[in-house]
Amino acid sequence: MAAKETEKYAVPGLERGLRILSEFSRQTPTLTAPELARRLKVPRTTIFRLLVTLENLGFVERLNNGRDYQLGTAVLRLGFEYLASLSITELSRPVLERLRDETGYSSNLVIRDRRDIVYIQKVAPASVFSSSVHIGTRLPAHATVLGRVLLSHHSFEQLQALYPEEKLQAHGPNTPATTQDLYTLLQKDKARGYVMEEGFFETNISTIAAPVHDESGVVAAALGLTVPNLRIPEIEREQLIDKVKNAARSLSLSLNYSGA
Amino acid sequence: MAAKETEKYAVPGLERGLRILSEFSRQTPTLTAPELARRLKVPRTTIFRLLVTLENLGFVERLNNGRDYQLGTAVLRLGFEYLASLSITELSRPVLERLRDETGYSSNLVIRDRRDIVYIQKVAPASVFSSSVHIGTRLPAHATVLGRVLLSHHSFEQLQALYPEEKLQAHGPNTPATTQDLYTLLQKDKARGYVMEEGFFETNISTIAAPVHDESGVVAAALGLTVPNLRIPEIEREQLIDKVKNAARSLSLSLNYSGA
DNA sequence: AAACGATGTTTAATATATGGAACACAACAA
DNA sequence: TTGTTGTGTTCCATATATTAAACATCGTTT
Repeated sequence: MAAKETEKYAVPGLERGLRILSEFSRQTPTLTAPELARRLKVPRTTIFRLLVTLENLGFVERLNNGRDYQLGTAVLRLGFEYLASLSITELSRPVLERLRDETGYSSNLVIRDRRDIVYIQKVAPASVFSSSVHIGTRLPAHATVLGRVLLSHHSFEQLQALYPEEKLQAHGPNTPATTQDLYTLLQKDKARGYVMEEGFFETNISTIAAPVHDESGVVAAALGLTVPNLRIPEIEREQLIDKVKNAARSLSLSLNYSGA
Repeated sequence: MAAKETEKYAVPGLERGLRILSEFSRQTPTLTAPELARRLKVPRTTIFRLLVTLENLGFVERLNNGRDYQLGTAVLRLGFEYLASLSITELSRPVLERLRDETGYSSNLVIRDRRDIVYIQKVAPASVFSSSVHIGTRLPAHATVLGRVLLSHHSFEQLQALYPEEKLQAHGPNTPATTQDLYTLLQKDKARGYVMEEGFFETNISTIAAPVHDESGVVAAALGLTVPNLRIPEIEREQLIDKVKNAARSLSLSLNYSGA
């Protein structure tokens, strides 16, 4: 079975160490050694040794009391190096800046990581309100406009592999209920070539998004415009959609997408 | 020796795996297995196994040719979202705590608001004396060590815009008298990369401070160490300066400063 | 084409990382 | 006080991760 194949060359120390790092989150910014041992079901002693190693490398830091651990800055360095290694991150900036300047709205670029969308670039207008979205923010793909763009070219089989469960996690009244429903939605999205929803994920936030294709034709990212209104004024709508589609196309071209 | 102590509880698999991840950078976004073996001086076979593990977990991805590896989206899963959402105030705390623990002195972070410096973070050693400085405290930038750090990258024109008057307000005998004098001082401070003064603003208080740069390279804050003595013991001096500079550098890195 | 070195992958002997057991020391309760 | 529970740290037998060796492919060079 695949599981055994996967285990074949595994390095348990590495795997567990990375799982420790993944346990930290906004909800649990600090963790103790025994807590980690319980969560990961790994012996106390081993956790201790893993933490010593992680601390020496700067991936975790001990708080002053010596008991609580929190993430170290080495994690940030890795993350930023990853973002920098994606050429799309840099290439998108001028495109997003132009879109923002032309529309006056926040423009974002997101990629998909499993079932999440991850913001990798964001340019906001100089406004009073700072949104809760930063680079690195994650949101569920199936329940967001940007996620639908990223999933729109998936086959039903691919989608099922990603969402094997019966009922999809609901986020608001408009979330598709099942994988089948999601697929139906995505087919329309794909045919349309862009996605627009008013108050889809959060009410009071409307989004227009379009896919960015890379050299191989794959959907590499989704480019979106965030409009902080419940509805987009009728007059602007067509124009905004065009601008978003053009921005996405322009970015695709700089990624050597040959067009469809 | 410390080296052996450090190795005592090491988990080689984890250490090497994280080293692999850390080898990727803006300059070298892709690496091959043999290249990594050479760099880390680890046997080919071991690198192979580590890479298989990292790939299974999504921390590295093979490029289409199957030879080159690059960082994978999973690195953003290591709590990056959480860390990236923190402001400089929060990010500075562990850095300042460590500096305090290593030196036994008060460590502060200040930003500039026009002609004032403002304390935004402060960690003090458990001592009897509580200093008069709190978070929120304002002091004149031109007359303080921390202020000089914050102003050190200003051009003469910018400085003049901030201090248009003939004579600067004096605070003690060492305050620069004119904007020109201040600028001369700042040029030296900038070249040196840190500022140390003994009894500069208040007698009996000596300060060492270094600049914190943000992503765009701008001096975003000044990180300082407050020594409650008229003079800093000769023996400690070099060491303290290094520690302050390292703390400032570490915080700069957390802010995605790419280094100069 | 043949010979070579560099690399991807597998196997197996052995060096060593692992985790159970033990100790030290808290904090807290009775 | 004394006992108890949870924790930080150390030690050591052994299960297992590591790596040398071998094999399989590749791309180059002659």
